[in-house]
Amino acid sequence: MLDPKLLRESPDIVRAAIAKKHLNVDLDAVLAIDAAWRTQLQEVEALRAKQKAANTAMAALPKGTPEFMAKVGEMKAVSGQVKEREVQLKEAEEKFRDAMLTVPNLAHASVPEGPTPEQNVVFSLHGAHDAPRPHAIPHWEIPGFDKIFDFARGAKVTGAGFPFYVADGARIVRALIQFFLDENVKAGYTEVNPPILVNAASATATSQLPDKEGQMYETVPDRLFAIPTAEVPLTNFFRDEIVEEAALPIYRCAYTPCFRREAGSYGKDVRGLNRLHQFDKVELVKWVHPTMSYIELDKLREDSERILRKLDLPYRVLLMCGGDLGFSQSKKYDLEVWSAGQKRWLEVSSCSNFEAFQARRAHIRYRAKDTGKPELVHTLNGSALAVPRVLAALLENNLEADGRVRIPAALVPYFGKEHLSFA
RNA sequence: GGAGAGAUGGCCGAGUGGUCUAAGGCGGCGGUUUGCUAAACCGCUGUAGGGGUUUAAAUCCCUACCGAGGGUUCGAAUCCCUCUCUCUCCGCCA
Repeated sequence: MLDPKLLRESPDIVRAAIAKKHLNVDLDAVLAIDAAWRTQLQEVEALRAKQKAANTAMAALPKGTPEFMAKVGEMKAVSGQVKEREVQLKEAEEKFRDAMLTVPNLAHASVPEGPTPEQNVVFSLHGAHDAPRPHAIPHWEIPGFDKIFDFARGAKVTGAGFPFYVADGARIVRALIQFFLDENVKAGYTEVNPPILVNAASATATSQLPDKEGQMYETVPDRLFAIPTAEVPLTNFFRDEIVEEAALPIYRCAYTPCFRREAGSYGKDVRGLNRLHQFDKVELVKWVHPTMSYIELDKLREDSERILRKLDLPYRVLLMCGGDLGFSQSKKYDLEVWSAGQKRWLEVSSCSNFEAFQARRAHIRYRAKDTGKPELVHTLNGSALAVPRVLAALLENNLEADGRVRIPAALVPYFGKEHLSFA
């Protein structure tokens, strides 16, 4: 959520920032709702002040005296009025809150202009993605692929997009998860193993609710949600809390399975390992001092990149333009790995700075040392990394003439051998 | 799942309808005293929203918050209902 005071005092700044994101928001309507709410608030508060004053006076009177009874009669009318106006105020407040939730976060000055993904800037390019790879084919066409990534049986047991990983398929997933976790811990992140079901309050704080409800699996009858990313439980760890300034920055990482209904996806995007309903991912989350969040964003991106380089995978970094930024992000980099068989880039990480936008909604603050007052932290997150797409790129880029896949040196200690077989 | 007991400020803890503006203590911050430290003494102490003043901040005024949400009442930390969580015992269980 954006700072309501910023909107009140500098609506033009907000207007310009929304234009940069190419979103359509009726700010005048939001401002009108805000003004109406504040007027009602003042009226109700004046009534309540009157009630409190009368209450103090009555406490000093002997009960049952004529003066006392007169007061009771008088305040009965006020009481009814307060109740009526409080109901209206509550409605106005909800309207105001809902209106504020339609206002997106502001794009940072360093975000490139542009309405569509075509204006994303290639920030950097690593590795020889155009090197000739004669054996490269889409990973789902590799002979034996179905044996160790068994989509058919997964569909029978659960549904499309829930594969079984078997033998070397299971082993490579486990190796990647552990490699990612170890690398992140080495980079200073504290490992966390969070709940993978969360309640509605948590899903709301990180903006999955109310709008993206249809993207999550929901349990009955407890109304718990299967997490679409570890960002949800990780970020909510400090929800409604005040941390000490000296504790910042806080770095956390977590491996979890992630669950996404992916309603509306189709075509080549969903072939093979490209897009699954259940997949494994290691996520990074940072809580930082507001003055540091852009430096921390670059460090976060670098932490994810380092892992791709250790795996010897060609990749590129995109700096997302205003129009391709999410609703709640101020700045975002995507890491895309080259998939030699499909001859396309696959997104394996998305590193974002939310500034105070997410922290305001989740009430995550730090106590400023000099003033002693609570201030909102800045939150950031990024993947390091998403397993299936890294795996897809690995299978396609490292496929050898004998039909096996060469395991990158850094991963061999985790996988336990130098080649993956489809037998 | 069953039975019982609980939830009050950073922490402990008193408070069973009206100066609660929540006692008292601990902790923390500031001060006095003081070779230093400690002790003693004095003062201060949470969060959120709104208003007013201001270049701005501080100060000031109002309101809300005693696990959450409803209700009763002129008036609720206190009475009633629902829910959540914690603890003890029983049951079940990897």
